[in-house]
Amino acid sequence: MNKKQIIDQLDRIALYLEIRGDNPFKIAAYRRAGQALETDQRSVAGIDDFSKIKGIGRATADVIKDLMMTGESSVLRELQKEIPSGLLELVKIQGLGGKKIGKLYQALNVTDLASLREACEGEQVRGLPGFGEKTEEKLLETIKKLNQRPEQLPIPYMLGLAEKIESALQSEQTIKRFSRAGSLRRAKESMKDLDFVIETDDPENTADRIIELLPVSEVTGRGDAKMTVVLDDPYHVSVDFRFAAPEAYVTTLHHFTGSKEHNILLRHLAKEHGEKISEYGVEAENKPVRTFSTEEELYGHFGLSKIPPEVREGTDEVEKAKSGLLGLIRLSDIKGDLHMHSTWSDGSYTVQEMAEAMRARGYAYACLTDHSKSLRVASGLSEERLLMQLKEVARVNALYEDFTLFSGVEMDILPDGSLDYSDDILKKLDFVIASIHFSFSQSTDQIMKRLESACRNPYVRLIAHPTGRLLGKRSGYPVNLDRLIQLAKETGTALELNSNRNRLDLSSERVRKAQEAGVRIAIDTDSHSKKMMEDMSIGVQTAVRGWIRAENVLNTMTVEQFTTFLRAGKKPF
DNA sequence: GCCGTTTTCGGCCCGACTGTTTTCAGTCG
Repeated sequence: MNKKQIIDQLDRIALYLEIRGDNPFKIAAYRRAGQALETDQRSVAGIDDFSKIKGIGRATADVIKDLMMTGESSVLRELQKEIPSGLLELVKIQGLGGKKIGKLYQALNVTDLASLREACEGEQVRGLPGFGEKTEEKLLETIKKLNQRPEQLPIPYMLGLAEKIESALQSEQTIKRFSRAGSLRRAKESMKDLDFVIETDDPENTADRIIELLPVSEVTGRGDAKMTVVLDDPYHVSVDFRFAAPEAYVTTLHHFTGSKEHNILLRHLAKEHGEKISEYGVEAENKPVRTFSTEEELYGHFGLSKIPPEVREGTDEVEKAKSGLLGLIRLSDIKGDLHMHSTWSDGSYTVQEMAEAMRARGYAYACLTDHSKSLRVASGLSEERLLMQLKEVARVNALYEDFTLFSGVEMDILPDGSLDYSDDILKKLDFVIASIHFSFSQSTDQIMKRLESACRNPYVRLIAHPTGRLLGKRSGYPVNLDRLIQLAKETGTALELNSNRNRLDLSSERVRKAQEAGVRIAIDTDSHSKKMMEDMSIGVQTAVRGWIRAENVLNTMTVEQFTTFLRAGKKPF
């Protein structure tokens, strides 16, 4: 069994124990053991004594060993004998946890979704202690809605919704400031719902206004401090709004950003200081609550440098922040964008318009990289048109003293591994990107042959969107990532983190691997319009999630450094 | 079940909200 499977089984054990009504701390111990395993960077095969990991003791170490060796565990087997496995899926239902599921099983012999539905329809549930008529109705409704929407929605979809919500919140007078929180602020690839923290003196009124401003189909929760609504959209997305008084804004934002596991790490740390941390501030016995005006201050209070939201996953970020997190990339480190298209191929704006928009963003340089001839659907450039475009790039470049437009191309790697232009053409360009746009269904061997041929070409400086995935739509072509990273390092070819919200390719996990191997990264937007340039921020956020340092990113170079880098030609990193 | 620079026993992260209750358990994040 691999690590992920083992962690899943530990969670299963915890859930069984919860349904059985076991000691909550024992249940938490199994979950913690799973988290400890996840945090450990090693693969399970590389760990010889699991009980040496903090959070894993003798008992859970034995379970892990059994699972790893035999794929089974006596603990799990015993629980399975006792408790029907169909009960496990019931936790997906909002409002049902282990204890209530246990009651339903014991009192009504509910064993799965179907029998729960029957019990609700037969009005048997309402008679149970702790349950009532309303609960029964809600359960039935939720069961019917189940499977109508995926559990997790991809970030491109949720970003779009968030932007609409933000423009509504911006117009609202009673809101002083607000921020994304939760998974979106941490830039997770997919998420269950959206979270916002709002500063207001008048939560009651603000909540009313939000309901008016947004297409709300249902208010599913409302109190003094928070409100949960379901949006009238195809996936019935749920949005949490948390209201904060001015002084508690930062601690509330921190709390609501999570992750839950990160918050637990911080509470432990506070406890070590003899303090208590919550969304309202930091508190010591007999002392007034301490609040903060920035997250830097909040982390500083515990002797940590600010931990960016993107890495607050409850792994080892607090340990790392004790010695500082210097060098993690920030949006302001980006000096240029190396991947964009114009009307010469499938872009929406002229070369000059794109250059001006890049310059207006404060970049020192950008690189024009239209498509190559084989990509007919995108009006790829013939050799003649590519050479003509060089003149246009020179003309536009001459317009600015404080901005450089480099010439380039996004060249297709053809199915047989050959490249779309000859070296004679490529050597006339400043920056050559290679990428795969068709024949995705080839075998890994064939795909890798294509990528290898591109890496080994002396003019190809970057592999764009290395896996070809589209979030929530397609998984891309079959890449052997370890091999690609090795090739990139060997040949001095950079790998892209394509910032387009639909791609985010490489992913944070993969880009992290590339950095660890010593491969250079470029964070590009692949813009086909001015609007798309804004996705640089989500690209950088993804990089932060992958712990990428600015020094390893090509487009953090100054224009002088980048020019020198280009002139020096390819050499191994 | 796990853990210990006071501890091998007795703790274990914090608060909002809901629906059930007459003061709180369960769930959620």
